[in-house]
Amino acid sequence: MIDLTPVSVDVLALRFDPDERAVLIGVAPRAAEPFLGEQALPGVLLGKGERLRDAAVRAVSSKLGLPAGAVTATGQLATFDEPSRDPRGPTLSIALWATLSTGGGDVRWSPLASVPPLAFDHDRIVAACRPMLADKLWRDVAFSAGLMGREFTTAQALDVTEALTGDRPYPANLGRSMERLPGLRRTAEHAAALPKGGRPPSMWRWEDS
Amino acid sequence: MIDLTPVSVDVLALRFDPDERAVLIGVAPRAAEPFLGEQALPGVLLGKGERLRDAAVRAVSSKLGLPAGAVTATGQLATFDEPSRDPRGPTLSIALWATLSTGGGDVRWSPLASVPPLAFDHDRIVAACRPMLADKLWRDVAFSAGLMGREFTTAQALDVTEALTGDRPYPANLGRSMERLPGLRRTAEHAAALPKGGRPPSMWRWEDS
DNA sequence: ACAAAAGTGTTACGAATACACCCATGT
DNA sequence: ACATGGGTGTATTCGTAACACTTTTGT
Repeated sequence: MIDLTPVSVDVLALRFDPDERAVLIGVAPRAAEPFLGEQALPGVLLGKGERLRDAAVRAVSSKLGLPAGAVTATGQLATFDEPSRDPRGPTLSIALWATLSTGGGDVRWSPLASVPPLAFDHDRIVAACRPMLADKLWRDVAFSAGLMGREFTTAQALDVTEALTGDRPYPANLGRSMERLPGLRRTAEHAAALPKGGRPPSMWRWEDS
Repeated sequence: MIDLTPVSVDVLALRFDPDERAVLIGVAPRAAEPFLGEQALPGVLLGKGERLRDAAVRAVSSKLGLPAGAVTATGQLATFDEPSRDPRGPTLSIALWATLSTGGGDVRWSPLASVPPLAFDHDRIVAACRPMLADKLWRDVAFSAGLMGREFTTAQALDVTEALTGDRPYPANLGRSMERLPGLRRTAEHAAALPKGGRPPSMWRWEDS
């Protein structure tokens, strides 16, 4: 019988903050050795028979202190298998994304653009997964809907796109991209204008289904 | 201490057969219960500290009877976590692709278009991974080079594309696509014409680097 | 000569991008 | 009125697909 490799599920827990106009990733200081006190992605050991999504939710609630219901969607990113990534011994890390609806919790919410140094190989994981996340926006419906919430404005969509891809599209072009997304509809109402004035952006809503 | 989930690495072992003009996937009958005697993807339990690539090579050599050197490249596809996928109990399956240079072995080489019924949820794994493989062709250099070999003809590239994507591109257009691939060069020589006659196709070679 | 199959050049189409201009709001 | 910023319409660009025509082989 071969010794089994422990599997940890490490979560890129993402949230869009409309006030800060930024996409934030949730990290928390480690409560145990190794790397005690250092910031890390929320992660748990995968239990026997546990689904990856359930483990991701468990990581978010136990490590970030958020209710399970705050997780709006999850999905796979990649698996990291460097044997030396954990000083306690070889551990597989399966990286998932999770989108969250609420802030708060015992969490440091860090803008994606400026993630602090993290424990283990989590810096490397974030760096490797960033382009995958940018690729999912406005392509993976579950990810986009989970991140934006049920209803949002064009202005917010612009902010999120800029946060994930690095540059800000023309509002007109982004609107046309979103119109091609299945399940997303431009509503009749308009949002209130931004503090600085300007034309109020139109609103978008995911069809309930 | 939580019970650990065993991790198996299941391999989509691919080979291009220029004579059959088909992309073949290697499957072998299971040597033990459960599903004794039924065809299955080559897979092994991941050892402690073992890299995914090494486990994939081990699966190919132990289950398909091919030398380790026959594996030209490997890569990740996706992870399957249904707890009931193995009747012995919950097991995680990480699916990898591997490209092979040689045939033979104790293997049933099955055309990708007509894979026989497989043990476990391997049918589902193959179905889910097929589009990912098609997507990698002429985009993922390691995959394309591993599958085609160091040197190949336009005619073979057409055959492989048809096998993976389902339709045959115009030779001219495929040539232009390949010219855009980094590391791939059209050589001066020409191959011998095909049995039925016709203009001999030009040859392509990956730059050694 | 004819058939078969690859290659060349060109055209057509569509998605993504860019931008000039219009509209709605706050100050 | 003016500044701010989203929306509309349109032009441009680029990658892909399509196809007529040419080239090179076998029979």
